Parts: sequence; structure tokens; C-alpha cells
Amino acid sequence: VTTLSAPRGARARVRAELTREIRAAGRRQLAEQGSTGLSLRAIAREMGMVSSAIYRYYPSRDELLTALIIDAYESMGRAATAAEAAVERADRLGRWLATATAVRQWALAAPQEWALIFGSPVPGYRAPTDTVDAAVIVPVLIMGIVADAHPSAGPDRADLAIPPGPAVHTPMPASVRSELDALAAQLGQPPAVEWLAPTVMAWTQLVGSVSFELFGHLHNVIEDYAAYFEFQMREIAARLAL
Amino acid sequence: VTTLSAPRGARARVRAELTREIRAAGRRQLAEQGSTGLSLRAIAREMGMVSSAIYRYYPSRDELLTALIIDAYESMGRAATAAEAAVERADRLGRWLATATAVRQWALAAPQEWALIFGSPVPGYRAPTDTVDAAVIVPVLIMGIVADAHPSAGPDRADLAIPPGPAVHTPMPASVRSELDALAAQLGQPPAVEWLAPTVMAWTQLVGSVSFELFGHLHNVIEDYAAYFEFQMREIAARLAL
DNA sequence: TGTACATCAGTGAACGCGCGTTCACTGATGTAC
DNA sequence: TGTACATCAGTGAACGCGCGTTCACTGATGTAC
Repeated sequence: VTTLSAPRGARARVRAELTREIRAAGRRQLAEQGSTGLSLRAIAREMGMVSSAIYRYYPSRDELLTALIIDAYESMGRAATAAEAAVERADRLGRWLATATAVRQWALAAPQEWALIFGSPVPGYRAPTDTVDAAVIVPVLIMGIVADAHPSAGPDRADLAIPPGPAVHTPMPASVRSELDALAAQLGQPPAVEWLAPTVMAWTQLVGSVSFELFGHLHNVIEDYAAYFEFQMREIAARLAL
Repeated sequence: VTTLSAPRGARARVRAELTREIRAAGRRQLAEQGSTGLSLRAIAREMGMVSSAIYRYYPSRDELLTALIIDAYESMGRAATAAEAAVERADRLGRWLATATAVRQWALAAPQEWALIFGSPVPGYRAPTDTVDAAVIVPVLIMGIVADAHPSAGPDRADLAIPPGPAVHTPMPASVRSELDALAAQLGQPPAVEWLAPTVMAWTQLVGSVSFELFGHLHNVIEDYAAYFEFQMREIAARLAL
């Protein structure tokens, strides 16, 4: 982290350090009170500074919020990437389960950061486009697994006649296909086109499932959530024919 | 609505009316600023009252929030129930699609109410158990459709050997089964036990999909969201063998 | 039908709190010659 | 190596705002006899 910015003098090093500390304090506040409770004054208080001093580091509350959102996406992305990388390449089911489990574990450890990125949009806050690179880490990771199972081109193309999902399934509307094509084109080795929508569905289900657990929607319905989660993820893997 | 409380005198009628007006004003504020922006003072201002007068109707901000949450669940439930009831009973795919579409339409029309019930929990607010009856309307509706397709008992039991979901699928953990059994027992005519988890998954996917659309997670990924949504819901219907 | 009393809605002032952001300033740290 | 100047971090006071909740009160509406 430090090596990235490579600050020249002592002043720059201290500045980078304090910038990081401000975000850490912000994260702590987030954990305690949620995004509504994120307050520059409270951060300043915690750091033993006067409130206006924060403005030397972040020009406004929204900028800090953006930084924290990017941090959260990157933190989740790192956790998922590391877990996925530890699994043997050929074991695609294992890679998917490792990714999904890492995402869930990350969310359980930092529920408010999860809420920040996947919960209700913060009122009056418009997310700048800076966040998309970080937001896309895990979806791209998943798409990579699917692409390994169902590559888009080459001699194995013939094997891919199996339709995505269950035997009875619906043709994908053309308007959706083209959008997803454009998304896949961003990948070096994209999955075969008919697997794109199922991949997005898998990602939706993963996020939906974690949110349901975290936000308490299956309270008193599912007790052993870990078991139910794994069951779900295995079902999805089967659908994706990993 | 009026018939439910059946107020005796004129005073009681006015009180019921104003209570409703307060919630309507709250809903309007929610729509503009989200749950954070819900303010008793602002409601009082809008109604031309002094702020303390609101306390004659709701003893605290949290109580009002609870009332609005229940309203939202009930409003969504009414929309879904009406749409589902309009479809011929035998057309189970149609009933599912009508339900899912009604949920999405309701959400698009009232995004902040959606966020209130399915977004991040309001910080510092603990939902009382009063909300569960309303929260469960749509899930129960869906479970009813699945139950019609796959009833739990009777002579048709033999036809139900088809496993839920795709051909390759995972056994459900016993701990999850028992919890879902308990849930299904609340229904008069529950679905066969092996369809319970797929039903909850379908509900999760429905909510996840609408949230993704509303919260902007597929911005610049899926353009024709209506088409994608229908595609998804048809896939789910196939999985549920409706 | 009329009077006496109890209930209740709404008032207005106040308590105590927190927030984001701006601004002119001091003094220390870095930079150029 | 030493001095002069520019940069920058942090200060403290202030602006203007909003909030939930409490409390003693006034009057109007309802109820019991």
C-alpha cells in the first residue's frame, strides 16, 4: 500500500499516513453507526484534531464516502481474489465456492461496509464513476471462472451446445444479449455468450443471499445459514455447469 | 381501510384521518430523502402543525418508521396479490410472472419504500416483530404457487420424483430442511419439502434482482432491464418447474 | 335537554444536541538560490 | 552551508442549519348525570 504512492519527503509520508488513518476512523464509525453516522467532526474528534483540519485531507464528506466505498470494494475484491487463487485451476466448482464463501465471510466481518456498497444508496450522494473499477473485481473474477468452464471460441465450441441453466429455458432477449456482449468484451477471455446472463444471475443471487442474511430477512426462517448458503451456491454452480 | 377501525365519534374519525395523513406525509419525505430524511419536524411543518403535535399520534420517530415499514410491505403485498389473482389458477407460470412483475413495478414506483424494507437496516432502529405478518405476504403468495405445482401430499406424490432445479443438484442439509419445514407448516397447503429451498432461492433472486436495478449495480451493464428481468424470472420458473 | 366534568388535540417555548463548511490566522516544514 | 521565501498542516471561532423530545398550557370536543 505504502509502496504505491512512494512519497518523497517526510511531510508527504505523514500526509499519506494521516489520510489512511482518517479512512480507518471513518470505517470504524461506519461499523458502529452506518453510513448515516459518518461524520467528519466525529473523525476529527477521534483523531484529536479540530474538525476543520479534516478538510486538508478530504474536501468534503462525500469525497470521503467515495474513498470508503472504493476501499470496501477493494477489500472485498482482495478477499475473494485471494481465496479463489488458492484453489487448483481445474477445480472450477471449488473456485466458485471459494469466491462465494469469501464474499460472505467478508460481509459478515464488515456488515456496514457491505451495506454501504450493496444497501440503499446514501441519500443525496451520487457515486462518481471512480468506483466502477473496484466494484467490478468480484464479478469479473466470477466471469473468469465461467469463462474457463465455457470459453467463447476455439475447437471446444462444439461441446457447448448444452443450454445455460435447466433443460426448460427461455431464449434471452436480443437487447439483453448485446449489452452483455459489450461487458464480456472487456475481458481477455470471455465466456461463451449464452453463459453471460446466467453469470450475472449467479452474482445477483450471491449478493441477494448475503444481503438477506445480513439484513435479517430470513430471521426465524433459516437457522443454519452457513449450510443453506453452501447449498444455494452449489445449486448455482450446477446451473452454471462448472 | 376506514371500515377496519370503525371510529365512533367525529373526534375519532378526525384522528384516524390525521394519522393517515401523517403517514402519507412521511411517505412523501421518504420518497424525497430516504429513511434518513424522515423527520417529525418536517412532517409537522408540511401539515401546518407545531412539531410537538405529532406526538399525539406517534410516540416517537421509530414508531412512525415501523408504521411506514408495515405500510410498505402491505402496499407491495396488495399489488402482488391483486396481480396474481387476475391470472387463471392453472397457469402457474403466469401467476409467478405476474407476481414478480408486480413486485418490480411496485418497487420502481416507490424506490425509497423498497429501500426501506430491503435496503440497509436503518441505523439504531430495531424492527419490532409487528412487521413480520406484512413482510411475509409475498413470500407466502409465491409459496402458494409452488405448492399448487408440487403439493406436499396426496396421490400425485409419485409424480414429484423430479429433483428441484437442474439435473445435477446438491442434497439439502438436514438443518436447513427442518427450518424450512417449520415455515411451510404455517401454510394450509404447503409445497413438497424438496421445493422449499428452491422457493426461498427464487424469492431471494427476485428481491436481489430488483435491488440491483434500483440501486444501480447493473448500470451500464444491462440496458433493457425489463427484458432481462423477464428472462430471469422465466429461468427461475423453469427451475421451479411451474 | 342542559349543565359539570373529563378527555384530548394542538400550542409555544425550551433543552441539548449534532452537523458540514468557511475563513483568517499561526507556525512549522520544505525548497531554491 | 546558510538564508529568504513559499508551501502547507492545523487552529479556533463562527455561520447557519436541523433534529427528537419534554412540558405546562389553553380551548375545544365529547360524556355522564
